[in-house]
Amino acid sequence: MALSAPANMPLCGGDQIPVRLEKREVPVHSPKRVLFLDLVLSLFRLNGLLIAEGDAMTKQLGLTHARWKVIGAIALSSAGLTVPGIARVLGQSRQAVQRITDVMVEDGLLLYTENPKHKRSALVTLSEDGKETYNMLREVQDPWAIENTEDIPTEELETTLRLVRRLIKKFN
Amino acid sequence: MALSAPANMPLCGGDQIPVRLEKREVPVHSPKRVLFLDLVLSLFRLNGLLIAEGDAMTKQLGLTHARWKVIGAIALSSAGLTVPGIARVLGQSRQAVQRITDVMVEDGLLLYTENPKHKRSALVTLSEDGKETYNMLREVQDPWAIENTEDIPTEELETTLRLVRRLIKKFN
DNA sequence: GTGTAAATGACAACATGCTGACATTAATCC
DNA sequence: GGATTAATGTCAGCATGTTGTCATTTACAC
Repeated sequence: MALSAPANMPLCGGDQIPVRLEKREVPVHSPKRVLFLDLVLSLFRLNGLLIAEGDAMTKQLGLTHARWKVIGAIALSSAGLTVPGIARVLGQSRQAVQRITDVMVEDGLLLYTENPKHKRSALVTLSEDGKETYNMLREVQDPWAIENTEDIPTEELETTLRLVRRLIKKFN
Repeated sequence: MALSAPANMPLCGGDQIPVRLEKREVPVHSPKRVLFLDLVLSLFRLNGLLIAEGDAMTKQLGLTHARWKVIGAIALSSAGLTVPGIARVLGQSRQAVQRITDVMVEDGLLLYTENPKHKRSALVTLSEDGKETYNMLREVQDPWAIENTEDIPTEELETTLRLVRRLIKKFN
């Protein structure tokens, strides 16, 4: 992706002249509306950066973000997932997930296993290769997660996760 | 997108049988690493839901998420943006933004205006049509932002925004 | 100034994601 | 049980996004 912007820069490009359709010095103490829209824009940006991080991290494993997202969703699920279930967890269309999982089954990373609760909709599980890949994924992902949170208080992470889930519930 | 999952469901599909590669009852009080990975997965999901929200909201305006993101980034910038600048704000590649802005200039929503600071890299600005579109966008976006934050304390929004920006800075 | 590195525009190839449509299966209501 | 509604698999068309590459311009170190 190759990004290199000043980081807390939701409102300026850093190298341009004023246009100013709206005044917005936002750091703190701005109305909730502005705060929220800023948050949304920042979330878009963080989303892109997280995908870039993951891709860089998993390049050596031959994974792409579409793939490690699926593997991660399956591995973190405690109950087994169908294709539409993965799509719901990832906030994507079931068709997009179906295409990825089809290829990953062909590649031997995933298996479609019988679903006792649904004749047509198979459970998507990790094959032996898939589990091995997941373990290698963990080997890079865990240190990354630890490293990037060591200076962040647990309470802030919890507050953020709670808010994010609250928003997810709203938009579901 | 058509999503309808139980909302705080990072770990189960809701309609499957156990697979359990890893135990993870997460609601609170889990190690930071797990908390963080949960947050990342939730952010992916929220990202998808926010895009779906925006698309539904702007359908009548003939906008797509690629377009309202660009319009939003330009409108919220206080200093004017170049194509690579928009890409940095949105966490995308400059090529993807270039393609969208080229089409939007053709469609009369944007203008490339001379950049005194850079001979080749034009500033992207809203045309009259673009400003009108942005105003219509605001008319649906503002009530949406207000409505979705009325039950959320400002402090939580600020904490979350601060954390998100902190992560952006890390991954930049 | 000069040379080197970085940023930018342009193009191509490819991966990913969405919507719409249709048929089939599952769930629900009566 | 039967009918209706919802969920799922499948396919097609299209929009979006990424990487790679190359030429040009800008920025920077010396």
